Amino acid sequence: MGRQPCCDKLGVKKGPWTAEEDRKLVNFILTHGHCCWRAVPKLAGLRRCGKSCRLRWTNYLRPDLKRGLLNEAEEQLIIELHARLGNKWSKIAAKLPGRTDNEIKNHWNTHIKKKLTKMGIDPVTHQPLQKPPVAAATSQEEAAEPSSDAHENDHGRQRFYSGSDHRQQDPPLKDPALVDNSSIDMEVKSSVKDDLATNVFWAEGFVNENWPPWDFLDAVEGYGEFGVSSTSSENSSWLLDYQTFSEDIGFGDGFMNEVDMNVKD
DNA sequence: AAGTTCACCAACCGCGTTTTT
DNA sequence: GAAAAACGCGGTTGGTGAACT
Repeated sequence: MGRQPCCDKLGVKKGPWTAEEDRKLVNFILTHGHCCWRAVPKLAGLRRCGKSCRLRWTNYLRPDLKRGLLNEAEEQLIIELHARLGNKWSKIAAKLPGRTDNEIKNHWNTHIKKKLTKMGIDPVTHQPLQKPPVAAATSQEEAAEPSSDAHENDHGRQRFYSGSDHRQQDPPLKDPALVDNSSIDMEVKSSVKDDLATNVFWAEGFVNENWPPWDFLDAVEGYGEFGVSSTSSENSSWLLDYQTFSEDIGFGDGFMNEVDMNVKD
């Protein structure tokens, strides 16, 4: 005998999530955690399959998510990691606190790919693009070698690749999954720092005796290093997002006032 | 102003892996 | 150990708003 089915396919809702569904899912997970996703929709009173709930939570409702556009440092890190890991979006996302694999994948496909192509870099191989007509006549071995023309693009490349080509020239990494972030991380972390206030939002605004249901602060690697951000308007821009968000999912004004107090303190 | 195309992103689908019975 | 379902990941699609003609 195998497992029980996670949900009967009949009567399972699809398509965009409503604010009411979001509220139910958030309330349920805040109270109970997600022991197993198959049970979540039933217990939360949702007509969704567990898979859909998991996706909605991880990609949109999770408390440690950053919201808003990826900044330049994050973009650069994604490019570096993609050069090493390929389309391993979940592994790349693991190196970018608060970002989801889906978000990174979307950003890659809609922005970074084009950017690299425009710069004459193949977004798949991270090598300079070949010149089609003349280069096509050359052998594959030659094509694999960067041409002198291609090197003309290197000044642009170096901006993204820190001056070396990890795929072709560098010795294999000790552990590809454990990219040394020491240099690039500092910049990313500084940008992430302000968004850590979102954690405070959850940890202090949402917290109750059942929260956190799992040790999510530990799960968000390195977040504990940072304090609450300052009170500058720039740094509190996240608050506006969350204000809208909290209204969308029906948490109301009082809740956000409390968060605001926590940030200002 | 209306129609069309483009860009973005949330959500779905399918498949390989892991877990449970 | 085998079978079956859950889980997690990566690819793809479809809806929506913006930009363009």
